[in-house]
Amino acid sequence: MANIRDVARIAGVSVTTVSRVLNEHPYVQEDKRQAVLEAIEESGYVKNMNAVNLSTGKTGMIGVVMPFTDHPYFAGLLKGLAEEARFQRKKLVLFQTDYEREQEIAALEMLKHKQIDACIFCSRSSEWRMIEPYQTYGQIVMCEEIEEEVSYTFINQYQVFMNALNYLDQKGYKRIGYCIGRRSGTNSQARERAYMDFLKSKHLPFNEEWIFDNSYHVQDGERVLKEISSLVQRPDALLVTNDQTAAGILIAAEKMGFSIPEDLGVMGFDNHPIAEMLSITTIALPLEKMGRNLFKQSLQQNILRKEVNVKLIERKTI
Amino acid sequence: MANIRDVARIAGVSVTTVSRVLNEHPYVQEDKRQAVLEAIEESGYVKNMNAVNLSTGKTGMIGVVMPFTDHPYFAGLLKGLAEEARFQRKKLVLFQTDYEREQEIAALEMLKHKQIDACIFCSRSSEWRMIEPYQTYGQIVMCEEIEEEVSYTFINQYQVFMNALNYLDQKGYKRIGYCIGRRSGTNSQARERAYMDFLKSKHLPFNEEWIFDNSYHVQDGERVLKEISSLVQRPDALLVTNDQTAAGILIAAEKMGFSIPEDLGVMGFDNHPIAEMLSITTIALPLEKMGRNLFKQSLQQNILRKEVNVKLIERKTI
DNA sequence: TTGTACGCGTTATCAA
DNA sequence: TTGATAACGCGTACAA
Repeated sequence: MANIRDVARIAGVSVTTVSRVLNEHPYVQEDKRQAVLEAIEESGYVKNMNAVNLSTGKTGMIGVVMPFTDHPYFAGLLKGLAEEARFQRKKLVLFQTDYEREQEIAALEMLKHKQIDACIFCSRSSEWRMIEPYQTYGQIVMCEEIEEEVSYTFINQYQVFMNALNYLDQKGYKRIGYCIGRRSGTNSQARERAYMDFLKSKHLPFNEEWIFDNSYHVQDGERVLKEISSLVQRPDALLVTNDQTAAGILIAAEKMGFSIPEDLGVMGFDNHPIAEMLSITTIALPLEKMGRNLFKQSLQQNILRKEVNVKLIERKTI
Repeated sequence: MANIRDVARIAGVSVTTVSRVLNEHPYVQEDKRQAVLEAIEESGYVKNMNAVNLSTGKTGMIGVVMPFTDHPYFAGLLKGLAEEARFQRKKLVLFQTDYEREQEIAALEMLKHKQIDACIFCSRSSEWRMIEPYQTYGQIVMCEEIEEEVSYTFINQYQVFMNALNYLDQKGYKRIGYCIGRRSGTNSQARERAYMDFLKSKHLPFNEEWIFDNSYHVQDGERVLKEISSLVQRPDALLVTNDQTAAGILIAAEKMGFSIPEDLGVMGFDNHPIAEMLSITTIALPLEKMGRNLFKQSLQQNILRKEVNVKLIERKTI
């Protein structure tokens, strides 16, 4: 397979000149340029990007870490990330981790080994102290509000959750619970703090049975509603941190004879199309915009923080 | 940043010996081995994979091309692909194409430039003649039955569709239509052929209005049902090539006062959890298994073809 | 405007 | 069992 030297020989010029033509640098005479182009054609020359990467110390690839891709929240982020990557002529290396630390570290190791130029964490299991040492190898970007020297794009989960709780309170709900993906994680904990503070401010009792974790998909909504129906003391409203689960609750409610919002108020998150179909009151998150911003941050040298805003969309489940 | 030569110098051995230790090759005395390990520790040496890639001509990264990831069909494939990639200690580079040829070519160009070792097409817009020339640069694997010299994993779409049509016929449906993602594409065309052949064998008329393309998501189901309700001559059953759209049809039917299966029989595809929740009769596709197999094929030198089987799951929408 | 020569960091070959 | 050295292929000072 022909390399740059072969091309240079055929064209009767130096490798520098070939390199100049290849990279559209100035200072190449038109006739030589043509000769190089012909030599490339003739030899079937193909650039070996590994050599370029070795020489330049960069690969043009950005790592993206997320637990799943088959969930609207992450799919939305990914869409924005992919759009911006394309715009910037960069490539994405996807690390679908299922929240396994080992996989997250694998991404960071690729950063260390110069296989990716930067790494974007859309969510994580690893503690920050595991991630932090890798910052010397390249830009690391987070999708959460975190008190560390790192770039991130975030939603003020505490405030959003608090606002949502107050909205439910204002609508007259007295026994509010919530569904969440996992209890751990910065975002989840901010929500839990908001929930606790809300309860305290309203002098309401905390009821562990009204928190439903592992809620990601439609089928989880069914599970949640079954659990609720078996409760002596039931919540009268639920903050559901994704529309899929909210939709599942509505579908299950139909089957189980619950009426929404009379028996149970439901507020979703994401504003996924299914929320519109089922008229679910929800909080719209600008996921694609976040994805694009995360990507931009991964290309910046300096540390930047960006908050994005959400929007309450009132429909019929509250 | 320390390189292999620095390590060699510190340890007082040659680079070859360091390389041996690094790659766990035999023929290294334990004391030298220890010296190397210490030198690595001391110098903070990190392997530069770009140099390895240049030297070996491989990167251990496999490209995956798919139009979207936020669709259960592709998410299912991706899950299997990611599992096997992990098992084989390879990395996935994701190309989310939105069915744009330009993006598909970008993946192939990375193959050409040795940035990925192989490329897996889960679906495509590009014609085969655009893809074929890239086979010289690495293994290309398709997820469709195609009459070319290439490895693929496939579902016999013609047969599956035909069986489904006959099942509907046997259940007494007389005016069968179908929903599909796009009309083009090998898989879609095989289905269309089956549909045409079925109509012919039953001496049924073809009705263009009973084919609904652009059906991917729940909201498409609502659109389809609205279109149907505006039809003078309505289908009495629909083969819906993904459960999302089927679910959308059911949800819309509820709102619009259609009764399923009485007014409209619905058969989904995929056996996604939502199909179980809504009791949708569907055809289960072994997506993860397909994904794993696609990945395995991408690592094989020789051309292999693998058919996978589907399973009809009878529930309540037929 | 062009060319020489070296650096990038590793693996592989072959002789010792 | 070890080491010297040649690839691998490109970018780029620096010299001309």
